[in-house]
Amino acid sequence: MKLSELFTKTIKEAPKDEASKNAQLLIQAGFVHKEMAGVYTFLPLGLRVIEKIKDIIREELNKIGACELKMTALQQKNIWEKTDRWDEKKVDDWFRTTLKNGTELGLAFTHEEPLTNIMKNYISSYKDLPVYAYQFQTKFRNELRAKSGIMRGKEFIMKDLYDFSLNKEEHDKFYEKMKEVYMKIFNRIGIGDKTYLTMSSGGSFSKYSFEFQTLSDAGEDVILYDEKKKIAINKDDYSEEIFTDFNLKKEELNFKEAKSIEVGDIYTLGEKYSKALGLTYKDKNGEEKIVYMGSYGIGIPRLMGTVVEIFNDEKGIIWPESVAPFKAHLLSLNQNEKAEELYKNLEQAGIEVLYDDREISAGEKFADADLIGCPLRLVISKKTLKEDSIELKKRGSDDVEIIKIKDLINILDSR
RNA sequence: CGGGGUGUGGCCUAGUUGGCUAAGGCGCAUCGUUUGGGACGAUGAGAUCCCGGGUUCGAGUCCCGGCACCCCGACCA
Repeated sequence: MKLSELFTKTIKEAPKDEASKNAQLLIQAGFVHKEMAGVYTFLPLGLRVIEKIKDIIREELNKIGACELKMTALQQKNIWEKTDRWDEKKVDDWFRTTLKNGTELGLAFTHEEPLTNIMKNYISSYKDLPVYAYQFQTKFRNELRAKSGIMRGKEFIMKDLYDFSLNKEEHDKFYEKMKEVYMKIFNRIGIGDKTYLTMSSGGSFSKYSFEFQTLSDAGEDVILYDEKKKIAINKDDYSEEIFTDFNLKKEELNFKEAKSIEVGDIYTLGEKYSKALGLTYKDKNGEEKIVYMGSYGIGIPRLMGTVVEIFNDEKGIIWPESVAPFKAHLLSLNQNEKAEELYKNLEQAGIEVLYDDREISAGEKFADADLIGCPLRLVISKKTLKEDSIELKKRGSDDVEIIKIKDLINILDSR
């Protein structure tokens, strides 16, 4: 993409109505636009990051046999009444609306009920199970207070996966597998070493559940974690009982306490929704059984915000390559003819490059490249062209390499 | 939802006990100089001072009501 064609611009000063680092940097660099408190538009650069994150998740989920679908945000009241989650006293963060004829609708804050209801059409035999279905969908949550920039919005994209299993055993196996898949995802996104599988209370359906917590001062949670053993407990749920229940020896653990961001969670739902909505199957003996469920969530913008919180410096964002909007940022210092040619060659070679072809000063180009934060910076100038070369610098490092243009594509491919 | 704070061109800010045509920086436009770390000079465009009401000869400034945004807390399938 050429910067001259990108309509967004960077701004020098952080907007005054944002206190969190992630929103400040993302707005300054032109990745997001704030519509209102807790509601953000993803601009072209931001959308690219969102899509990168989604692709990683999609790849890992497809590998374990999950199927992607996309449900609706508009929800009928009657489905939610069946599980007693329509009542505002039970779930107070509904956004509601009405049809012209007065019918009440809700804007989904989660999708257990409608998906369970859909599955009634397709699950009737043990042969139909298990089913693993997921989507990337907008959730609406009427939070009393938005905070933490893009990390806790009133409207946000969530990856939510649901497992429909024969029984608890089959669900448990999948649940364990998902723990690994989630860690794989967080590793690929670059935050794995700071992310802990964290024990917490199970919400309404089971005694315990697990969260994935990423260490960061920007977090809203506090966890106790053992760095070496990679074991963590949410401070809110810390109890003597938890040690017994998980068969842990307290004296063998070396806990530190730190703030953290909940980047994912996995829940056992059991039969709660399937029972309420009548999702059953016939087993081998023709007996009717209730489907056993679990749900697995990752907030995509929150994950993006977490990456920004962790990877930045005084100059801007430092994207891990896996989620960077572009692999390389090409700056032309008054050498647009050569730069254009190089840009085309890089694109043809399948290298994602953001090309700064604007007629502005070198300083501004450098500053923008640092702020936007692509992993590799390529500079082409009179100086480098004298040696048929280009300058290559990694964002976040001070080392500069001079590379022959003819070798560039091979070198970029190998990094 | 409780407490605290803020609201002035696209962005960041100044604006005194109420007083003249609302000021500066960034950004934008034009011209010239500059050209590897947000360059410089000149000229110019751009503002229902959050909204509504009130007090006053006169309101960005004071009073009342509302809205939005930020922070702390509570809340967070």
